Amino acid sequence: MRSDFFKNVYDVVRLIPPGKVTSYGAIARYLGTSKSARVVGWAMNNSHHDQSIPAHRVVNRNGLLTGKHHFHGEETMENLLKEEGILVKKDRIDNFKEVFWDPLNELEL
DNA sequence: CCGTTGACGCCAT
DNA sequence: TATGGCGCCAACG
Repeated sequence: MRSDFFKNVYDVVRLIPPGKVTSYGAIARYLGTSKSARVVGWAMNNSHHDQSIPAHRVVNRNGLLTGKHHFHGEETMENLLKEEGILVKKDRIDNFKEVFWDPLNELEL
């Protein structure tokens, strides 16, 4: 098996459309393990080996860029998001509600 | 085998 | 609104 969970996480993240973001918790909930949001974060940490995974589009439930320090540079995540039209204000997504993409509402629709 | 840590989230105070 | 505690699960020493 080897963590189908991780595989599913990567799959969902890859489905996030440009200009949109989601949260670790939303992904966890979509996969049926709402209490394992931390594991989603761990999965992302191990996703560095795959360039096709837009990890910058995944933030915490407050729209805070908690994973910015794991990127190449301190501003990388922030810049990538801004490139897609997402407003970042002090490590936080200002228009979070507008750019939020919930797999529960978008994929199961 | 056990204790700690962590890109999280919910609840109580 | 801000803080702290707890649960959850995988990885590491």
